[in-house]
Amino acid sequence: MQQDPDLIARSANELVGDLNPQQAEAVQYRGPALLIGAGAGSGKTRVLTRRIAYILSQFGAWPSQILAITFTNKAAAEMRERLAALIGPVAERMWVSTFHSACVRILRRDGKSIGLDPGFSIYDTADCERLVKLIAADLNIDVKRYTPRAILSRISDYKNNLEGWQDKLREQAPDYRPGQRGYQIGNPGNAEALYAVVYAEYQHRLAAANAVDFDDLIGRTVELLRRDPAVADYYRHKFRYILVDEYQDTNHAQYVLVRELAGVDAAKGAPVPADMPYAGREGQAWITVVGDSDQSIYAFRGADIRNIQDFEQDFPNAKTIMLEQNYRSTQTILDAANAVISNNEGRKPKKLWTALGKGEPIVGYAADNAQQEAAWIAGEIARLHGEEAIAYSDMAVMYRANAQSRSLEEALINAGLPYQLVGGTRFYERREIKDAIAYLQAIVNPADDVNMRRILNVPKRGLGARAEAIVVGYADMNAIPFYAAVERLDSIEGVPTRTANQLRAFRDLMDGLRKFAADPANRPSDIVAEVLSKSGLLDELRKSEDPQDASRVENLSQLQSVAAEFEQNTPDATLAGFLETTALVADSDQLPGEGEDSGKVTLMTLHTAKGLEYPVVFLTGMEQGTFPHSRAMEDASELSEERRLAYVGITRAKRRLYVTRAAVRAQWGQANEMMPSQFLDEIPSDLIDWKRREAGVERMRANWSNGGFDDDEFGGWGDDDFGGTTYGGSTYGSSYGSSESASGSSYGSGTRRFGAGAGSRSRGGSAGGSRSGSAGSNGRSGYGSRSYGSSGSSYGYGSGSGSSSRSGRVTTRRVAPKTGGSASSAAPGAPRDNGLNIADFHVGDRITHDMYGLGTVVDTLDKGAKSVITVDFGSAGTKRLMLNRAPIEKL
DNA sequence: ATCTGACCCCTTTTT
DNA sequence: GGGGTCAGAT
Repeated sequence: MQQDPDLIARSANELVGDLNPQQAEAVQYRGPALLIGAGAGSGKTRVLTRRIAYILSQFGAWPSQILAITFTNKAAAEMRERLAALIGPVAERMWVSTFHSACVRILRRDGKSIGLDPGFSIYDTADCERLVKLIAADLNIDVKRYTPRAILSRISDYKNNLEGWQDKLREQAPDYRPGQRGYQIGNPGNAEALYAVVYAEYQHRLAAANAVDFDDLIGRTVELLRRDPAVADYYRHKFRYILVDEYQDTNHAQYVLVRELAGVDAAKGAPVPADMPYAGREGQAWITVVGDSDQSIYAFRGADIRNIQDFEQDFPNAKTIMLEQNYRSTQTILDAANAVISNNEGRKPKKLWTALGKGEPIVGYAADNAQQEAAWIAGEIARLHGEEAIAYSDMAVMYRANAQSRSLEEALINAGLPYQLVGGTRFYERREIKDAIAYLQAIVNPADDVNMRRILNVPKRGLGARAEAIVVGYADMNAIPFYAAVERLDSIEGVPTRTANQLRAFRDLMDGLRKFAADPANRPSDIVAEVLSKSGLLDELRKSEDPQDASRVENLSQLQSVAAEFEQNTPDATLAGFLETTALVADSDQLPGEGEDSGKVTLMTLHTAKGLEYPVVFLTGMEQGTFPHSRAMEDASELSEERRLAYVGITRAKRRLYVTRAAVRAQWGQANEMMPSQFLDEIPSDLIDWKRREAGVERMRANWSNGGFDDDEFGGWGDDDFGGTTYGGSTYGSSYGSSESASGSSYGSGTRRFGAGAGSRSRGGSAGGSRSGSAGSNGRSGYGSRSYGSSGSSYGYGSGSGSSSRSGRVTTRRVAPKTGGSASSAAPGAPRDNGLNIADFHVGDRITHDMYGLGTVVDTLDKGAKSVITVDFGSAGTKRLMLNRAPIEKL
């Protein structure tokens, strides 16, 4: 075995000596197909990097023979880093990248044989939507009935399943010729035919623009490998070891891509013996896939969980090794995760375990509304930081949907806590950035009609719809790209002089920019600067009076910095290369890498959180309809995916897990009453320490019977203002559907059970002292959110009792149908006046404050509505608070 | 051609 | 709360 000077050879013992037996076996396994079933926190990245090092040092493979696929650029960068540390600079010569960047690399090099020029554009979702809109307009499609999004999602499905447009067209609309002009499909009853036609036309125009979309990156690479045997041979000989991370999230096209690259089917006639010591130079490449079917959360994007489930049938002589020891979390957290995921049907049973010990209980909190939930979390973060010296960067707040981040952000800002938000509207999706990128794209690829037409009148230069239509007409007639028509504008008939002048100016602008970009002395950041100034983009924003435009100017200057940074890190940096990095960024790529401390609390969606870990994790919005998301609650398989998402969330936590919910959440203007998430119910109740079990609304409601709950916890609610009649009975009872709720013990008892439908197992209650058995069989109907405004489903409050309780802390009332716009302020959102009475407070009383936590009253000052109390919060200091405004509760 | 205001629908999750 | 679209005014 010849030794590579860049390779730090590692002995077998160095690579596996400190691993557990399963990990060691996975690192050393010799065979054509290996599936590593890696539970959350089981050290899979470690195993993967060690295995690569092992293949190099012990199998004698060359670095160039290795292809390692990860899901995000960040994961790839991290793996490269770890490999460099382990085996030296040789790591730089391996392909460690995402599916998408690997495919870009292949297509740039070899795409010619399927008609792709190396300078092709990569369209993001917004570009694709533009293209579909253009097509819909030309074909006279009603975009209300067939939204571009829906059409694109269908096209994406086709592509993920490798169904070509040719086949679709043949089946559904055989008379359509892509590119033909004047075809009016209108709005046929046959949606399939419409999809087929748009799909074909979409592909036709992508090809004409020398562009691909995200799905094409995979699909067209498969096409290339299948159509060009020389190219296929090249890569099959090149890559002898292929490793795929997050295999449970691969879609069919990616699955086929792996098979094609590995030459699994090409090698069929001559099966590889199972006992070969290494892959050798011919035949099937050796495949290692790593994944966890319980963490498959991308089915909505085409991921097919069967890829991992059927691995053993799909690949000859496949071997499976399971990693079940968790090195990340406490046993309490794992017990919760195991309990939740065990409600999914048809999964291979698997139990994570840890040697780390039981740890702290999970902390639960039920807030009245989203603002209060956020404020409580902010307070808890401040407390953990102050009292327990936990770094902000060790804490993360997670939620189901990006829209939930707003109230959390506001609370953190109010509390003066540093945070970073990951995801949401991405930098590269901002309008001004998209505009600038569109210029760059149009410079690199003048055939790119979508981007060229986008910038035609940005900034405004008097070239509106009319001018565009004239050029498009000429381009269509001559079957040339849009910009080619602009270049020939002198031969276009009937162009008004004014328009002609403007078009000429645009052409001169673009020609000038292209010349500038073509000069090798000008680097990407120079080109960005030139585009920003010459195009007038910057000037327009600078002149604007819209305050938002100031930050847009900032963003543009940041784009230039990004380009400069790219040059620093990339030898031979080209503009096309820069555009590629901007096209393929993921949300998680913004996160600081290992060992970097941002010093900030991290906010992100559960999807973005996959693969990450934090000592402290807050899972927020644990409500039916929020999480699981309302759109996913009816369908069993979608609900399973939500549950896997919950599993992912829980297992992100290393030491402490918080689960919080809001009893009322406003979603697009409407205040909705939210039931607790069924996933909360699936966590064994003795694992959760509820700091506040019921929201105010719920206490009031439960209070009518006052049976079985602890007066200390719900102090102040004992006197029964409401009588039993208002809240009793039918609507409430039917939603919880149990005879127990009539007896009053269910709601107040330590364990609450909402019915014993398929997924929800019944456990004996213990925390509250009273037993709650199976609560009947109303199945899922009891779950879900309830809109105040909607008739029929609201709770049985009489209009008279809709005012407030004596203390007035929570005002639950019907919200009038949205009229004057003040509906949401009338909703039980954070009230300005909390209605607390100074007479109820005395020196020595214990209270809690949403931000500062527990405190003792040290002084009271009666000034009527402006009463002030002074509270000692211990480590958080002594504060003077406006009694009726402060977010406090008397204990 | 462009600006304004009144609607409309809507929102999972993302490489 | 928000952005995108459309009609009507300038």
